[in-house]
Order: sequence, then C-alpha cells, then structure tokens
Amino acid sequence: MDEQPRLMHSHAGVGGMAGHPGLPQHMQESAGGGGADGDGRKQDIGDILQQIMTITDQSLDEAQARKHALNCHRMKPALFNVLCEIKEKTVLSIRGSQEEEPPDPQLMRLDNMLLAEGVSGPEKGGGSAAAAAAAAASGGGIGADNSTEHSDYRAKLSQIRQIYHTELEKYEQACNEFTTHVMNLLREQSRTRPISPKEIERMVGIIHRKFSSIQMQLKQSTCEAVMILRSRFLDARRKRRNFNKQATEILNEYFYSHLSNPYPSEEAKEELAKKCAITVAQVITTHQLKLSGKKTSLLTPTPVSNWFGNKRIRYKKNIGKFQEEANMYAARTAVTAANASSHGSQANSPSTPNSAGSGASFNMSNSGDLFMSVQSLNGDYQGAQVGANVQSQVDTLRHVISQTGGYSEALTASQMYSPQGINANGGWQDAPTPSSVTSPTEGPGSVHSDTSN
DNA sequence: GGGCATGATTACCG
DNA sequence: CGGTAATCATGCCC
Repeated sequence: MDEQPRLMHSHAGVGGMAGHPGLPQHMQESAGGGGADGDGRKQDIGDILQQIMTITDQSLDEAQARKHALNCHRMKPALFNVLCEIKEKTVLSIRGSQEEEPPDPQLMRLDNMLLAEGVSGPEKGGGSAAAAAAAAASGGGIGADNSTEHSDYRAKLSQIRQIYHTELEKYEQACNEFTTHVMNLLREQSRTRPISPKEIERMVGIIHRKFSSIQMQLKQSTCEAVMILRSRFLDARRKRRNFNKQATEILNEYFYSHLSNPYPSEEAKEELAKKCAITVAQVITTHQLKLSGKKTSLLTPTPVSNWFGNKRIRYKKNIGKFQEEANMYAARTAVTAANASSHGSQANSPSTPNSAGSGASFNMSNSGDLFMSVQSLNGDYQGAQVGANVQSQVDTLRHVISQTGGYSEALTASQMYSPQGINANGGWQDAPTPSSVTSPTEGPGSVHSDTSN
C-alpha cells in the first residue's frame, strides 16, 4: 500500500522529471505555447502515435526494435509522466475492488473433508484417521481378516493422498512460477507504461484465484476419489463376511448365558462389538458419522444386532439344532463363573472364553459333573425336548452353582431374572421355556417337534 | 457345483 | 425404534 506510488514515481524519476519542472525542454517549449517549430513537434507526436497504433501490425522482432526505439525516444519520459498522472487519478477507482474475498464455503468443506480423511493432514501414522480409528477399535488383533481389507483401504487412501500432494505441489509451483513470470513481465512493462504495485498485486491476486480454482478442482476430484474408495469399501460391508471364530464364540457365549433374555442393551452390544473387533466397515461408518456429526442411530443395523437378531430367530426356529452348542456354552459359562469367583471379583464377564478354555471346561469337576447330570436329566437326545430344556439347564446350572459357591456375583443382571418373568413380557420364552414342568410328557415335544425336525 | 451356514436386508408390527 | 420373520446373497465345505 505504502509503496504503491514508489514504482510509478521512481519510473517517472527515471525520465528525469518528478513534475513539470523536470519536463524536457522541448516539451516545456511546446507547453509554453507555440514555438516556431510547433508544427514539427506535432509532427513528431503524430509519428509516435502512428508508430504506437501500428505496433500490432509488426512482427515481434520489429516490435521489439520499435519498442526499444520508442523507449529511447526523447519524448518518452514526458509521455510516461503524463500517463503516470492519468494513472494516478484512475488508480483510485481500482482501489475499491480490492476487498478480501470471503473464504469459499465449498472450498472449506473440501478442505475439511480432506483433512478429516487424513488426505491433507499431517503425514504421520500411515495417513488415514479412519485407519487409526480402526486400529484403535480392533485392539486385540482379533480382526485379522479385517486388517487385510483394511490395509487395502489404507494403501489406496495413501495413494490418493500421494497423488493429491504431488499435484498440489505441482500446482503451487506452477502458480509461483507463473506469478513470478507475470510479475517480472509487469515490472519489465512498468518501464514503458506506468504500473503500480497495486496493479501487480491485483494481477497476482487474479492469478492466485485462478490457480486456487484449479486447486479446488483437484481437491474436489480427490474428495470424489476418496468417496468412491470409501463407498467401494462400504460396499464390502454388504458382502457377507463371516465373523471369525473368536467373535462368534464371544457372541454365542453372551447369547447362551443370557438365554433367558438374549437382548443385549446398547452398551452390551457396544461392549460385545468391541470384544469381537467390530468390522472395518463399521469402523469407517462410525468414523464417517463422527465427521459428519450425525447421530450414531444410523448405525442401528450393527453386525452385533444382526447377529443377535439372526441368532434369536434361528435358535427359536430350530432349538434342537443348537442344543449341543447351548450345552457347550452353558457349561463354559458355568466354568467361567466358577473361575471368576475363584479369582475374586471377576463379576459381570460372561464372555471370557479364555478363562475357561475351549475344551477345558469339562475338567472342572464341579460344574462338569453338574453339567453332565443336567444333561442326563434330559434323557435321550430328543431334539425338541432337549432343546426346550436348554434354558432349564442353564438355569439349573446357575442355580446349583449359586447354591454351591455363591457364584451369583459372577452372573449378569439379566441372568438374575427369573425366566418366568421374562416369559411374561415377550414371546421369547415361548419356545425355550421349560414348559416341560407343566406338561412334562407332551408339552415341549408337541410344541417343538415340527421345528426341530 | 450343490447345499448348508450365516450375515445382511427388507417388510412389517407393536 | 427395535423386534420378528422372511428372504437374499455370499462364504465355505464336501
């Protein structure tokens, strides 16, 4: 701002006249009102103007030569000065258009997204924030199969990131180069025509705007690429992917230990999801939602929810088929409970398969025997009836265990509910209730025989 | 390749 | 909104 007039004046000074006192003699003479050779001067000026007007018709070399000639013309400084004065007056009008443009909301959005996606952020940590989230969520490394898919995503993302940065750098470099070039050009031109720094600034601004619009295109296409990548990634979520064994065990364990009320609360689901190493797709979704500030309610069809929904239905549909599984997990839960209590206050952890071990559960004399006895109570393996008694097995186990060792502490709250109470509030207990109590001979068999076979 | 297992989706309900 | 039931679509095993 303060240096605005400097350039112009300095150039004016080159001409040797910061004002009329410096006007060349012939100009002063001319201005002083018609000398003897006034016509000659007019002729001179006419020539110059003619030359200027026809300059576009000339070749570049000619023009350069002519330019040089004009530059060296004795009238040049005077003309330059006049132009400077005119410019001085008009430059005021330019000044008005020099307001700060507000940050483009769309550009901000793109920037935010790129930053959030880890594309434009700091290079650290392999890039993607989603990756970090996934890594944090998968914790114990259960989701081994996820990690391949996940690293694939990460690799692609970092590819995008790399391209983005390269392109951005290129653009910036080009922008700088072009700006310098234009500035040099303007400076060069400022020798022949008055150019204020303000004008250069403005020009630079225009160039930057142009380049930033190009940059925006780059950002936009990068965003698109990320979106495509992610949508493809999320599509992978649609593709059915079996949970790994450990996850299934955890879920089953919860299911069978809460058989009387297999409806995990949101917290429980979350907990289970965490324990099972929730799918990458879900991690991404969560991440995405966090970014967009949406509520997590959009996550309702979580894999865990799906699993429990499917499990409930399929269990109910064919209890006999799940009998063995139910027994296994019931026993395991018992053992877990026993272990938990023996180890002190490990309450409220129905899903700790490691404590019981897979095959080791039957080694526990207490619960093992209990389990066997309960199993034998069922008599012969008659799908429906046995299935119908699963709950009673679990309950019996629980009951006996609590009697023998006071293990109730190790049982979850829902397990404390009496099956009958649950039975009253919903249809869940209809199938697996120990209805054999009411009609031991006919009840369960007649109710479930068709479903089990 | 067929069939079963199983996760996800959809329609519907209370 | 969360549940059930039916169904789809895919993975996996033989």
